[in-house]
Amino acid sequence: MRYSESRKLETRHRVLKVAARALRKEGPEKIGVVEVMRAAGLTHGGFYAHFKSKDALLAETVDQIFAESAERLRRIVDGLPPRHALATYIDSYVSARHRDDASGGCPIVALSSDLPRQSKKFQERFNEGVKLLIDTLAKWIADTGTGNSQRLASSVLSAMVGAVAMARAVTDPTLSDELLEAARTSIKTRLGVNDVQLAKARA
Amino acid sequence: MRYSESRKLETRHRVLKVAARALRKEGPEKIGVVEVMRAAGLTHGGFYAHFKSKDALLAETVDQIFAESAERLRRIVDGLPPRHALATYIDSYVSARHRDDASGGCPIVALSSDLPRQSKKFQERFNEGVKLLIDTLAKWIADTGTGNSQRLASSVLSAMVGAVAMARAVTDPTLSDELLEAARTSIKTRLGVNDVQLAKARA
DNA sequence: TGTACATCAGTGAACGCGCGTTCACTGATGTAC
DNA sequence: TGTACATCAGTGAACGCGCGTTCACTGATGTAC
Repeated sequence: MRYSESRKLETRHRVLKVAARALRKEGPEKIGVVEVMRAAGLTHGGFYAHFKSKDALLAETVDQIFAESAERLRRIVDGLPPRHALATYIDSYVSARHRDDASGGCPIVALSSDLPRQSKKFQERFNEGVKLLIDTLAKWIADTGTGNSQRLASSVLSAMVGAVAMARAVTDPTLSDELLEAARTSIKTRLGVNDVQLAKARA
Repeated sequence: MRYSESRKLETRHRVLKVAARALRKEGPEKIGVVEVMRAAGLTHGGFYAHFKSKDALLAETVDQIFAESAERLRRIVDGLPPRHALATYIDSYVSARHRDDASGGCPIVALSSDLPRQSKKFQERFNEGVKLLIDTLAKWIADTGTGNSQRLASSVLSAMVGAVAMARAVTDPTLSDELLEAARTSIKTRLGVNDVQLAKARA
């Protein structure tokens, strides 16, 4: 059954969107071609009309995830001045909601442990995504007038990543909440945005 | 071939030590029974004389890793006063050496992404290990006279974990070093131990 | 406008490999006498 | 002290399942005339 021109691209995009969630939820080893294709409403045989291999899919999925994350970030802070943007982003990142939504969350938290074991392509695209995110944060930080914004952005982001990663890893709910709360406060204090009146998150 | 009484325990311990490295290096999905047994100088069939299943091995390996880490921590800071202990631990943790030695490093960094997908036993033991580590840090912090040491310990540890995790995940070496350096400085500053004259790490 | 043919996204059975697990067997050591 | 027997850690072949990949086939749509 041959379909219209654009249909192949739509299908491909649908597969990538499904894969983006599955990759964060199940990790690069457990995510399966059969399962992803079924979730996209197809059978597994057709997979190879779109991707050279599972590894190729994974590498492209990394781009997809970072693109989705960047888009979400844009939506959340849209129109806010730098200090509000920072505070809002930190609050939405270091949150119980983010902790509980791995499949829709930040790829750095979901995939960092797996990275050293992935293909070069996968790692490179991941690296690009991370750099872009750091740059975005650094720009906001620079706009608030704090010195050495790149360094600050790096260490702030890594603290955010660590907090959500640990909050997910720990089974004790009290400890998990405490981890988030402590990290959120300390990061915002460090950036001098702990006093910012929050705009409602628009995620 | 039946061997002496203690030999079984020795073998079991050898397997656990091998598994402890392999688990951190390869992750819970890629680590293999055949490979671990071979590295311990045995054939795979004998595995089930020691462990009920691969999952059972993984759960016990978590304990093994946290025990090794705790032992190493003790060795590193042995005899140092609290502020020196803190500074030394942070320096050895948030370091290029730790980043480059996943198989001998902190299990939180190596395994956090995989945790939500592991067995209950695995998660519980992991949780215990994390708690113990936070308590140790909290004790040192309390001894330096800083308030709310539990909270501070949580957020400091999560920042350390995030820094090493990201430094490992990123392919760009400059960015990786920068991440470590920025995190290390900021964490030590926050704890007021950035000025501490370092004892030589004895790891 | 209508007809014949070509294309190729998608189907579903089958293949092959890796890996966790099982099992019959071995033989060194411990125990009973 | 010496002999016969029992034990069971460890061996290695085999099994079975899941999963990535292949492949012959289908049939809706695009193109040529």
